[in-house]
Amino acid sequence: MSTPPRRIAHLDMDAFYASVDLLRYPELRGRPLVIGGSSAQQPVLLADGRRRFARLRDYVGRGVVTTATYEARALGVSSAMGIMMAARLAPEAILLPVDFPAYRHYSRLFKTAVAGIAPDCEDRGIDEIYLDLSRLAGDSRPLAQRIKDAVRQATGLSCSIGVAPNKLLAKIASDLDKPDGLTILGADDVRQRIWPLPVRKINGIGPKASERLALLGIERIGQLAEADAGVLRQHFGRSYGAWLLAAAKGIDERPLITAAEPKSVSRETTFERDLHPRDDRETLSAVLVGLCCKLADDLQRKRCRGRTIGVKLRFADFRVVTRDLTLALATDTAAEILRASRECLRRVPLEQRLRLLGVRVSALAAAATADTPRLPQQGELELRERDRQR
DNA sequence: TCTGGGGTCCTAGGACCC
DNA sequence: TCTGGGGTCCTAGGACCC
Repeated sequence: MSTPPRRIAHLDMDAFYASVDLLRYPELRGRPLVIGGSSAQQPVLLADGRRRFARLRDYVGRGVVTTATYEARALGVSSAMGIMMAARLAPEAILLPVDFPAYRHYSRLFKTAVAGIAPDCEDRGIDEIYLDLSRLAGDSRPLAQRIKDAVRQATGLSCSIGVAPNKLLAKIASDLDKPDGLTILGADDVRQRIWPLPVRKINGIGPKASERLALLGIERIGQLAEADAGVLRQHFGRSYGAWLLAAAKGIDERPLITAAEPKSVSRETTFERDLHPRDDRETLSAVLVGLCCKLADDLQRKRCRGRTIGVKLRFADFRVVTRDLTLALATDTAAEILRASRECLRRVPLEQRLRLLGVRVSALAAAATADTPRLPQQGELELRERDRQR
């Protein structure tokens, strides 16, 4: 008996944060709307019952655009863009601050609705999932439509779905017809539908890799698929070079990861103005304590502890430095995280002004088992045994 | 265009072990 | 005195993703 061909769906909520906010403020529908900015203003309720919203042009600060509605995107605004920059493109656009509790609520709603139809699910963050439809009955299109309908029913929100033989193609497919899209892609469609796209559309090719590919004259996925394996290996290393070629050909055997434990927890903050390591020492110290307390809270809530504590600094010129320290025993207390963080900071030469400070805890283990010091690994033991016998 | 915050994975060198 | 061949852990940095 042969295994049936894989049928993987990628579901992506359309302009998720902005769409959730539009449920609460329907009067903003159809207008350019941007979500983001930590110091963005909440809407003000006026005496006549209407609301006054902040405009992009009034924003001052270091925030970036988290989500923009399609109306705002039409004006050139895109996510990760500085809000000050976005304000130049769309000064009259409405600006709302992020509201994570609301997004998490709608995230749970849509994921629960989808699980009722397709339970094999890989979580890819707050607004994205992969689904394995291989073992479900019915053709892909009506099945995907049922999932879209269920999401809308549960949340009032639209999503885009791509169905393909693997995760890589499903991800590209879900983006082909956004918003409210439904795209079915077979292996035969790669040449026609995928190859004309820019390499950047491949999940895993970012700004750096696409820039270096462009230097080799490779801008489209089709060009990458026909590139010389040796040349790619030479420029990108053995592993990434081989992966680039396979990805361009639409080859991807990765399974869905349906259960995963967190590997690290972190907290970081960008200051409203750059801080001087000595002149602003007290402010910095207070920020560090605050980050460690939040981190300890996060760990305790997740019921886990970590052995490796690290700090992250971003200087005024955007240079990033990290230092970390591994403890003998895992911890979840603010005092120990703080002590280790301070030790890490002592190893950083502090000459420039600081833009960001962060603290991370990794090498996590469930709190129940975290008391046990690290034991030699399987391979290590076998190796020692073998050596003793020699 | 003065560029957030939360993550994952990969690479690479040195220490250390057998 | 010089010769090895793994293996893991730790640390630092970087690319990428949502």
